[in-house]
This record gives sequence, structure tokens and C-alpha cells, in this order.
Amino acid sequence: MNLVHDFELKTVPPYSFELTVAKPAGWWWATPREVYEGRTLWTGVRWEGRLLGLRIDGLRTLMRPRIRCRVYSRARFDEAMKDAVTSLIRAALRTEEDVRPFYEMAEGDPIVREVVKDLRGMRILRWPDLFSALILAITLQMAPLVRSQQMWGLLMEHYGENAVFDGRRIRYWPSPKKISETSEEELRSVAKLGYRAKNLKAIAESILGGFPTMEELSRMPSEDARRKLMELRGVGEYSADIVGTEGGFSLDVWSAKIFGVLMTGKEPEDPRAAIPVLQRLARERWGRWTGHVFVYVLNDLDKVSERIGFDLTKF
DNA sequence: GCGTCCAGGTCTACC
DNA sequence: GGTAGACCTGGACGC
Repeated sequence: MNLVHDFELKTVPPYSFELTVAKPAGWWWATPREVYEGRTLWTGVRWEGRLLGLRIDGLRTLMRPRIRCRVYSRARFDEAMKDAVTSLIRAALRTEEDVRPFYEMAEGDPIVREVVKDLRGMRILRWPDLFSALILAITLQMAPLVRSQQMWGLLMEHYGENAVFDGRRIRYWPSPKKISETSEEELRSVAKLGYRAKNLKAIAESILGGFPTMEELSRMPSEDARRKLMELRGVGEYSADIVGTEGGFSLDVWSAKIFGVLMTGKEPEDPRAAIPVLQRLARERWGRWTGHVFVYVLNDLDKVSERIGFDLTKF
């Protein structure tokens, strides 16, 4: 791949590049196989059907942050393509988001007050590529994390693609086209997707059939985007919140246990049944910042556990 | 060793 | 409009 675009982004402080792209809980920015070393991220993104290599450097400090991004491609880039990719990366890094109102709200809340000090400057997740985010959501369903990781590994190994640039080789998620061309039986047996194979194929076909892109979804009112995502086969509220551009409160059985302890003082007896109740309580308590609280708390479980004297990492 | 349970949900069929 | 029951797979657990 050749260098086709090189630009800098200003960010609204405080902005921590490291906490944003390499989350303490281990979540990646675009692919689990990306590399983060010494304030530089080598990763990839699929845009308009083509895989791009990205080298992103976090420059300067928390309060005077800048980001330099280099884009690599096999194809040539014109000015319109450069503008589109710049805005895609800007949105996915959330460089223009002002988190100060969130931190002000946190001052008055005992659960969030210390968490925002631990993770000052972190931005919540915002997947750069819709289909990759949907693969993540589908493979998280009804599976312990190790099983989800097994599915990611097999999907990438057998159907993924390499971005080779800047002396690096980064393995990236399969394209919708590749998944649509693979039989459901093969996805079941080779990628061990089980019942999810049918859903993932249907999603790939919807995307190839003109489903809105992440950028188009982000321009919709968030509730409309959420409803649109739930039109996809196998995407319910949980998955729509994982993929969604506004950082939803995607409670599942695991996180319901954690927030059950934090918000009600005890582990729910039936976590699945507790999900809608906890979601309502969270929405009432944190309003538009609910998704931020979710990501901040789940990325700070060690310290939160220490403070409350209850091991939340055991779930 | 072997059987059972259930996990970082969603859809369908039935009432 | 509300809700059991089914769904892949594999690790944990009890016997």
C-alpha cells in the first residue's frame, strides 16, 4: 500500500489518545489485530469496499492534544476521497466531542466521580466501519468472551484481509462481499459461528444491498439510527447499542451483574430479567451520558472494585 | 469420562 | 403485546 493522505486533527481537550484507542479493558479501535506502541496506532479500516492502512500518532499532551494520521491505499486518492476519509477518522476518534459537561455531571455522582478522574480524556467507542462493528455485536451474543474471541480469530484467519503498509502487516475483518460469498454451512463449521452464521450472512447481504453506512447512520437522529440497525437480522437492542454511534447502554448478562451491584448494592438474582430495570434506572440517573458512564465504568473495574470492596472483575 | 448447564441475545410461534 | 422455547459451541461443574 502507498501513502495517499497525511493530515493532522485538532481535538477538544482533555483528550487522551492512548485511552481512546487502546482501552484499559482491552477493547481495540478498529480490529483486535491492530498494533499500539509508544503513542502510535497501526490499524486498518474498510471504506467504500476498499481496505485502507492507517498509521495514527498521538502528539503533544492531554490539554494540548493533536493527532497525525497517515492513510495508505492500493488505489489512488483524489481530494474528495481525502475529505471523506478525514471526516470518517475524525468521527471515529471523537476528536470534536466535548466531555467537560460529562465530567461536571460526574462531580455530583458517587459512582462516576472517581472513574472520570482515573480515565480523564478518554473517548467512548465509535467503530469506524459498520460491518466490522456488526460482526463484533453478533459474535458477542450468547457467548462467553473466550468463545467470541475464538469466532473473531477464525473469521479473520479464514476470511479476513491484510493491510501491508509502513513496515507493518495488520489483519482486518472480512468484507461483506466475502461473507456473502461464503456458505452458511462453511461459516458454521469453519468459523464456528453456530446459529449466528445465518444472521451474519443476512447482514452482509443487507449492506451490499445499500444499507446506510456508519456515516449516514450518524447523521440520523440516534433513535432513528438505532431502529434502522434493528431492522437487520439478528440485531436487537443490545447489538444496536454496541454498534450505534451515540454510545448506548448495551447491558447484557455480564454488565447487568456489575451495574446491579453498583446501582442497587447487590448482584441481581436474574440478571437477564434485571436488564430493562437497570437500563431505566441508568437513563434516569445519567441521561444523555449513560453510554459514557457504561464505557468508563467497564474500563475501570479494578479501581472501582477496590473502592467499593467488592470484586466486580469476577463476573 | 460423561452428562448437564449456560453464557457479554434474538427470533419465532403461540397465546 | 407478551412470552416460552429454540438456537451453536465449548468450558465449568458435579457425579
